[in-house]
Amino acid sequence: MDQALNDTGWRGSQEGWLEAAYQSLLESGVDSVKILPLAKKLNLSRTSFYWFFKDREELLSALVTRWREKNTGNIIKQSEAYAESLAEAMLNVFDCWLSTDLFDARFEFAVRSWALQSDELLAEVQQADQIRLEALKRMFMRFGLPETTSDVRARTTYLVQIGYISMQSKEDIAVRMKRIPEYIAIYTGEIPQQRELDRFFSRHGYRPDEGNPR
Amino acid sequence: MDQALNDTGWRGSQEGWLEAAYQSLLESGVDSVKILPLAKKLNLSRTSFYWFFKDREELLSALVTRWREKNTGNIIKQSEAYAESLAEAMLNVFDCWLSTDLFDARFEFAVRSWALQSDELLAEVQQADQIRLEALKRMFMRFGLPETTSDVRARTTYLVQIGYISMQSKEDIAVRMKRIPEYIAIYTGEIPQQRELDRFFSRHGYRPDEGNPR
DNA sequence: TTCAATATCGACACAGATGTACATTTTTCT
DNA sequence: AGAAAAATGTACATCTGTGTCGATATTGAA
Repeated sequence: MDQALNDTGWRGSQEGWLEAAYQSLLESGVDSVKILPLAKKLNLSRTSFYWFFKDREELLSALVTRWREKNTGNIIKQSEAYAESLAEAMLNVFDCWLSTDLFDARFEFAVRSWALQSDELLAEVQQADQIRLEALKRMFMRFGLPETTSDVRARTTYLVQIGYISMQSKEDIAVRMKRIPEYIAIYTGEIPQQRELDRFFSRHGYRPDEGNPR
Repeated sequence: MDQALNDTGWRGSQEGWLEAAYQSLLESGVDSVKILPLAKKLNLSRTSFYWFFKDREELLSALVTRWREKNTGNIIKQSEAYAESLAEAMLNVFDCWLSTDLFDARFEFAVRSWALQSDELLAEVQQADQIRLEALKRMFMRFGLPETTSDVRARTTYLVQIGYISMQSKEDIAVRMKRIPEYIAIYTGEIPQQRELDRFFSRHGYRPDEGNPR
């Protein structure tokens, strides 16, 4: 039986092991990220792993780095994006919750669960939380809300999302989209303009009412 | 060296092993719940575990039962408690978030993390979520809010809390108390009465301004 | 006090995971 | 084609965990 080769001409690679580790982490948590099972999945000998990584620790570190680089940054970017109203600004942040490219929710949850057994990682996660919360708070303040209000609203926005992730629910995009205007109203105290919603829906390929695409 | 004896006159017991398992689950997640380490902690021979439990599986099931019995029920009870206003009703629910007797947040998080590696448990957790969300939704509807609004507000209330748990933050009660009125305002759209807040603070042994007790 | 139920312990067999040493194969470059 | 580099594989030593068996100790009650 032939092996799927990558562009280097070899079967394994640092990226290959890391990707397999990532999949396993998302599906079953850190403790499932073991070299032996990964080797089986990759159809490689267990020990050839050590050509790419010093040991299991190094693989896990690489996973954390991947998480940090992907999920930290986009929330900040979206919270700082141009918007004419607070509601529109909020919709920019919501892009993160609906696009895997901007924010990987399953990865986020797996990392948070992992943090339960590693104080070092817990500290990192908490630092990320703080940075993200501060960015959201600044967004509210930019639109003139007082500090305490901004703080609590930032928390609400962020925590609802973290909570949602933690429910691991697999809802239809349409179901989630229907709730968006209400969420915006609660978080911002403003009713979003129809054109703002339309712009939002359109960038996520969603058309209200119709039988939806993909 | 003598052993701490329980009331049966023996060193070990079903409860003893379960309690140790519970502690370990909370501190480091399911994968830390192993018989050998627990035995060490209890200063007992590993094998005497099997006198109380058939195997590790049975111990884990007992943990799930404990979780189900503790954390499911009180949210419903609090959401149905008597209240003159929606804000007061919300404060009743908030009792859960502040009292370990009503809702064990660390336990909740540990179980949710565990659900990542067990589809069976995931189904249970999701069922619990649904039941809790429905109870909260009924509460909003009791005060006359329309269905969709009630649904989204119930979600906001619940998800913020799940999100908070998931942050594993260890904040001072005083810090959390300061945010309460704002949260109530966001969730309910009503400003809570001072006397409602006072009643709430008092039942949690908190006095605003003063250097606080315990 | 003696007996049975309850609990504890040590020895054994086994499974799965880690990491090292070294031999072997495959690819790439000259 | 030949040599070096890159990747893979086999064998071994070790560690941590599970569960069973049978011997032993402890307790409470007859």
